[in-house]
Amino acid sequence: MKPAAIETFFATLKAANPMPVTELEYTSVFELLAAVLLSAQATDVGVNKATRRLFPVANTPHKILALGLEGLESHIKTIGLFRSKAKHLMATCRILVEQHGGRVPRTREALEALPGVGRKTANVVLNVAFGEPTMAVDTHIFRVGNRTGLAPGKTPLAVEQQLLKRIPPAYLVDAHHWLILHGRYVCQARKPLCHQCAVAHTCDFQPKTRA
DNA sequence: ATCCCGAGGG
DNA sequence: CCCTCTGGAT
Repeated sequence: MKPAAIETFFATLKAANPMPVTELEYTSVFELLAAVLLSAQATDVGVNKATRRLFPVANTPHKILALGLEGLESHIKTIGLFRSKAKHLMATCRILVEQHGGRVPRTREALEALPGVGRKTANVVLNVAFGEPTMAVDTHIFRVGNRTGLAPGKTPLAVEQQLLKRIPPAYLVDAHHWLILHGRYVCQARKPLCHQCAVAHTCDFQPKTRA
């Protein structure tokens, strides 16, 4: 996709306004970090269901440490990969308390040093909470970037770098939001709804079922 | 490359 | 039954 098409691409996505908007629910930077950590290979709806149980009981590192591992697991059992996520979140809380004064660190290095926090999770926290110009490439954005030709790349990092090159820094949060929604509701992994896609005319992808 | 691992949709 | 979901650690 040519640079000139980028603005048209996002303007068109915005105007199309796809479907019910569900997002991760949080009321603090720590809740954001915890929710994103839990969201690996899980739906936003599923994560919210768990955090609605967990956060009223424990929404700080100290409170989660006080729950104990089994207590934490009991609150998030409905999410896939819950055992490893509970273990990681618990270990992360311990580090936040012992090394960061109970607060979420602001640097990529410190964030990625937390158990269960990789590049994607760090990018979300850096951008959404701290306003840094990062682009978190999740499964949706990786797929949409490659299918459309907006940001082709063999790895999430390559797609991330393409997007950072093409999207103005101030627009990154917005662009991330719209790429996610587009991937979730229109450019679906399994069965993309190309016939009702607002940006089909600027897309490289040709569905097998097309006429 | 493989494992983790529940819920929801097809 | 199958696949996918805002990945990360080993």
